[in-house]
Amino acid sequence: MKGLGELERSIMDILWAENTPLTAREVGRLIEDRDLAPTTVMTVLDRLARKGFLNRTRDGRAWRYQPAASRDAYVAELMLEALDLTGDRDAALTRFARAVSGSEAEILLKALTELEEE
Amino acid sequence: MKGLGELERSIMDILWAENTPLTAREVGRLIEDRDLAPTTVMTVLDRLARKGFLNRTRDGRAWRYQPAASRDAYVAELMLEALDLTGDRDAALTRFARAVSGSEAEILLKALTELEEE
DNA sequence: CCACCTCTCTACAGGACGTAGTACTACCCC
DNA sequence: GGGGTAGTACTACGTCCTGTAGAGAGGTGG
Repeated sequence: MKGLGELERSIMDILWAENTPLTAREVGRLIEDRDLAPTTVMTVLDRLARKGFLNRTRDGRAWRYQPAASRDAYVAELMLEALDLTGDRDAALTRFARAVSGSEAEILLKALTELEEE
Repeated sequence: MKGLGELERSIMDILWAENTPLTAREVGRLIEDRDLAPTTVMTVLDRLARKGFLNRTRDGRAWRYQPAASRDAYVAELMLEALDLTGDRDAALTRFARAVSGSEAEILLKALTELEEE
């Protein structure tokens, strides 16, 4: 899957935050801090769509972009991918479990026990 | 932290597999599949050390390289890093918990409950 | 002294990413 | 209907990372 660049991530963040598909112009307006040319935003949106991170649909002449997956799904996938790098998944998972902070450990625990109950 | 390239990862894999520090020459001998120049191996080892993935100590004129952290620690860190990308850690964790397969869920669960008991 | 090992330094090509210009088309307002 | 505007597609360029490796320097063993 591969990670995203910084600008790519900023743009994904914007699209993940909005829950409605945006046009390049709208995205550009939401990135105020950086003074980017409109074409820059379009190029990045295009690349993101090409990489499968975004879906786009026509809206008149413009495209509307929308994340192909939720940010959580993306993050979870990244985590699984990291996990795949190890030869010993169990050891890595154990290590991970020890590394998450207390409150997060509880979240995990809760999700896992709910899983079992189903 | 950032991910590793393919050759970098192969070399880390070799060093993670051995539990003794190796010289560039030794690493080179262990990568048989690719026909790499010795300097290539040295360059990559050097970069890995510079990035903090390897520690090196002198052995006569040669350096001996050894992983700075275990593979599990590396993987766990990558997972935490992925987790940091989200705004909603809980949602991502829940999602992750649901995504791991059954036996792995148990490993996680075990590690987490052991944590609580301590 | 010579061959050789190992090191350090430097280099270069290819790909990803940030950034943007150009050229073309469709549309709206006056 | 003509010009500004918005939007698209295509192309481009610099930079950084990575894979790959050569050149040169300085010991080391025979």
